[in-house]
Amino acid sequence: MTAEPAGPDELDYLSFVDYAVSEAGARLPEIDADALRLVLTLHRVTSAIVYDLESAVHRPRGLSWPGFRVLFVLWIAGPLESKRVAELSGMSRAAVSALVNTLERDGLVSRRQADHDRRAVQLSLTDTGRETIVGDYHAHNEREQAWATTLDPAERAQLVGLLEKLMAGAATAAAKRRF
Amino acid sequence: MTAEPAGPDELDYLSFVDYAVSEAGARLPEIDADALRLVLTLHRVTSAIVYDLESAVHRPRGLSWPGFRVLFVLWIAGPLESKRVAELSGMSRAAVSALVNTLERDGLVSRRQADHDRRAVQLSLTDTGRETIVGDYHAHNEREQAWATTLDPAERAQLVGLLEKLMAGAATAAAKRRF
DNA sequence: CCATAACAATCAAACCTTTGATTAGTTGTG
DNA sequence: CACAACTAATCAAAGGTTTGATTGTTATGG
Repeated sequence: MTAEPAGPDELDYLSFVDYAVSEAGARLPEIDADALRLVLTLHRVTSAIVYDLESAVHRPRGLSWPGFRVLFVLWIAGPLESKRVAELSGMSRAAVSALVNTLERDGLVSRRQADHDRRAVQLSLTDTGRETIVGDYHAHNEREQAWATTLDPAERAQLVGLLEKLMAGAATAAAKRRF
Repeated sequence: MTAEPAGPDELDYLSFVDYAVSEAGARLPEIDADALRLVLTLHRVTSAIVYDLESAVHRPRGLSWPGFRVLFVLWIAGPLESKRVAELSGMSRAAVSALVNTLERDGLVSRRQADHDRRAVQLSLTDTGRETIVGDYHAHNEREQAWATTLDPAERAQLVGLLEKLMAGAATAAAKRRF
């Protein structure tokens, strides 16, 4: 009464994947249903984790998810040109520029002209920015642990390995990448 | 000369993960570096795939990634109340409402009042919407295949299994979820 | 040495997202 | 039956994203 192939009325966010794979496969037999399942599952798991982290950790502390990513990159690889922040965080240069307006207004990041190239802008964390990202990242990591402990260490390593392989394949293939 | 632990100047989107894990682990020994690596890798791989699909497949055909997701849900589980679309696509009801303004303007989706509840709105694909999503999904799936073929069938199954386990753990744990 | 191409950042317009009100309709209970 | 509690959708304000144009600076080849 519950393990039946659910009809469209009993679906939820989780079971939608199975339903979509069987429906799409039945309607378009030429597609690769395994690839559909892989990408759909990957997207849903990642979205759930990001939603959890953003709403439970970052928003309550006054940061957006993109804001967190920029502060994290600056904290790890610190002071950097705007262009490098875009590369390392996976955002466009325009998005970094717009986002830094907010972070600068909030006193977390400062801009200054680079010495060697007057076109470039050097971004640094302010003292407040550094305190913010350290505290924020502690809370972030606790939540990451909560997610990660669902898997035992061997499974975690396996998952990371498979994801890295997937990513490496993309570099080889002609995937459209920002960098 | 290349496999050295890269300094901040030689980093790129891919190698940033290793650098971040070692830097964060060194600065904050109390954190769980494995969990950091897992979430960071998962997010970067997924973002790369979504960016590829959106920019190579959907935008050129006039759809945004969120627009694609809504059309896909309606195509698979078709006509649905707005609330159900939000649940199945993982968006907020407000986001669906705003997005459907665009999709309706473009003639892909139609709204009508539900019979059984005058508050509810029933969403359906128009004929154009159905043609659009079928053609679009064919192109989408070809790209999905290109990504998926990096892994052999056993690896793909393993990856999906690990992701499902991760997701199931979240339902159990107190992860903050939309649904 | 100077014109042209390349490049860094920002701007602009259009779109999507979030949270928190608001509006309208439904349901349950005394 | 009336009223309170709840629910569906939309609105509003603030923020973030994209692509493509613009502005200013640097590099290059004739």
